[in-house]
Amino acid sequence: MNSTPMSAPALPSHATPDRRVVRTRAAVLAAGRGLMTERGVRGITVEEITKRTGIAKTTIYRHWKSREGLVLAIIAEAGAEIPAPHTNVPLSDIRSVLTATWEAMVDPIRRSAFASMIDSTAANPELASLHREFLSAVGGPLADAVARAVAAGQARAGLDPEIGAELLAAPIVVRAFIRADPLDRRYIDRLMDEVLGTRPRSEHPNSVPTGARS
Amino acid sequence: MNSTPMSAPALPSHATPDRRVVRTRAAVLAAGRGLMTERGVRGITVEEITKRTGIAKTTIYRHWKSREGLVLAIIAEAGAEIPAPHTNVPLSDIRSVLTATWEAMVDPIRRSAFASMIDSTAANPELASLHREFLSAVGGPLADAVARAVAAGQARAGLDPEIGAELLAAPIVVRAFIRADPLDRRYIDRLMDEVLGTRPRSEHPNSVPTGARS
DNA sequence: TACGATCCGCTACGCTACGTAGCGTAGCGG
DNA sequence: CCGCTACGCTACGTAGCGTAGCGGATCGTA
Repeated sequence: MNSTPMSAPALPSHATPDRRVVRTRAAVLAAGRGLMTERGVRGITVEEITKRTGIAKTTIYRHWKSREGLVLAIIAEAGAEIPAPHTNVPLSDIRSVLTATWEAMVDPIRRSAFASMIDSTAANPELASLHREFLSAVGGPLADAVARAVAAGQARAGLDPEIGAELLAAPIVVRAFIRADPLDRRYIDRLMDEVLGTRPRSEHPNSVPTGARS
Repeated sequence: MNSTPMSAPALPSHATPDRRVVRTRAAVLAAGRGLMTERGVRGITVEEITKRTGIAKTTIYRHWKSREGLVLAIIAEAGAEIPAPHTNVPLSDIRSVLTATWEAMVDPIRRSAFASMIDSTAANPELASLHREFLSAVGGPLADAVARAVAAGQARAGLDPEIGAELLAAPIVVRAFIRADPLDRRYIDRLMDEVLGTRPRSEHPNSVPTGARS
């Protein structure tokens, strides 16, 4: 419940934060982010970070008690950077979130980052909260856009935004992240039609869009 | 296109396989499987396998050109062991596949194995075929059960088995694998009702079950 | 400005694990 | 029985994690 112990321990919460601490952490995280985009998650190395920042390895271990904690912090920070589109056209907001999600999941680097995040939470339940934060950073804007679509009458009334977001995200996550299928915009459109009820197809109330319908 | 080069190279396909080769590979894979269930994927170590089997490290590297290839082979083999229930009650077959999937995804060891498999295919597209095989080993029986349900009139007519399987699996994968939610049997039931049309809810044609419906 | 607390850099380790080279031997199939 | 192949062994080289201990630098504050 208190601040995530593995990724950012021990700031004496009452006092003014020491400048050196903030500087060091920022530098390490920045270098880590760079390494991640350059070489992927497995390229994030404590020793490489010391080379780039000039910050001693021992100092890094004074801030994160393991490499894994550091990596998680870097990923979480990157996840917080996800854009939350908010135009006055909710449907296109939804579409862009879904598209961005697909693209992220197919991109080897972010794909790998997400996979190792899941892996970390498997072995280390302590990190579950960080994981949840990351997920809601993505799911939140989507649910929000769904809510706006409902309010604007562009989705069927009575649709719970959370559920709608889950229904939209799940098939896409499976296709993009699990199966590594290439981006299929038509699939996204059909999925939106189906879940949001934009085009209610009375013939097949529960029918489901495919990328390649025969 | 030829046999997966990273995991099992160079069997001269025409000749009779050398007994020594079969024996060695089987022993290594068996030890690897044991290590995986005992210590998880990251516990699979070439050196530990040599200790357990007496097979030299160099020999192992003659069969798999990297640790990653070996790990993938072990995981793929484990995935092929998934049971495909086939009773005369298709709906309960479906339910047991979905339940088993959820349980597998929540179990730290298999969860981690699956995550690292996805991670491997991110960096190494060469392994995509192995990955696909693994997925169809799970998705196949599910689609089969859906098809039998349709044929038996226990699911709405016209439902494409492949699509039905995807619709059933996706939300469960998201809840179990991505979000690490604990097993929720009621959610599975409601999802089945919804997708298979067991209880067609005319009021909300596209409505979706929740674990916690208010 | 002075001072105590804290943070930081440095050197030097130990440890695990991957992956390779080279050589001699044992077991295989024909 | 013979040639070929697989195997075991020793010995390396490399990378990367994580720790110990010390002295110096820097911060916030009196």
